[in-house]
Amino acid sequence: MERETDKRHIGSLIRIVRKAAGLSQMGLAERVGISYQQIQKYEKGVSDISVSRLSQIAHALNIPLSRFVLDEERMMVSESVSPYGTLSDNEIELLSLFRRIKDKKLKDGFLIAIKSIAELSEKRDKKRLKP
Amino acid sequence: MERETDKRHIGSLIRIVRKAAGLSQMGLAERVGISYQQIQKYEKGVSDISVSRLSQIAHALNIPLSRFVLDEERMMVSESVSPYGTLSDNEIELLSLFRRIKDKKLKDGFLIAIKSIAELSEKRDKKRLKP
DNA sequence: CAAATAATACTACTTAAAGTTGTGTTTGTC
DNA sequence: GACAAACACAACTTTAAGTAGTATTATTTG
Repeated sequence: MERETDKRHIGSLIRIVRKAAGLSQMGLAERVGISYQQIQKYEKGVSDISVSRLSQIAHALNIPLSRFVLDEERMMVSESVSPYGTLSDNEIELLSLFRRIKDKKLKDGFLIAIKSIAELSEKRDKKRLKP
Repeated sequence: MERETDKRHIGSLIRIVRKAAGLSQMGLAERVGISYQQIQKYEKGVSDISVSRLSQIAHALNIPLSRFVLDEERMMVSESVSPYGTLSDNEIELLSLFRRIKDKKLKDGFLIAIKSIAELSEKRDKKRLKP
């Protein structure tokens, strides 16, 4: 049974969540209180992660510790439990960029803008279908 | 915040489950492949436990790894399990709008746009801090 | 109920790996 | 093309995981 918990999987999870939070390795490292090189080792799967450390990381990323473990356990089995399903690279980037904007008004304005664009592009798609 | 994941809690949990399984420290140690003194340290909360080790122990005790962690953070039900943290209303809307755009080029262009905006707004935030 | 033995506890030591520091590479901005 | 930020990789240092050895506390059982 080669199975056992794979550190590389947890590592890549850390990376994804970190990026989604719009944080650099250094940013996360600061919050946790260790060197960013160590974060790197976690993400690459070089270093083993202790539960307490993982807890600190989860804390710094504002997610429950169980997310790492649960995801680890089901490993591909029941995919996408959330209403949003799995996020693509595009969407992850979108989200992380959106989160970097601190100004509330700017955020709202942005939503209005994308709404218009979405509607417009939909209208165009329809036209193309039946001329 | 003195909180963080307490190793002593996980430790006592290990002990409870072990006893429930009718195993001695030595018995468990054998299954895991380490000395029983080390199991002792885990149970007493002396040593930190790595995620992979905890996974091995859970395996040896025939219980899911999540049992330790979930009990640890016993709180709200783990709703919305995606590796991206909890999404706010704003972000959900953003995502659903983004997904309505089918044109690949339009999507990419949009990302570029929001990137500029994010960077710009960050720069502005910095200026405001130290004029 | 003492002697044998299993099970757990505590201490001191060794060693593996967590964690750091330093430097190189890539990427993006002015 | 200079500059800075974010990341990658190596070599070195230090912490604590893991071991071994001994003492103490339950359980048997003859």
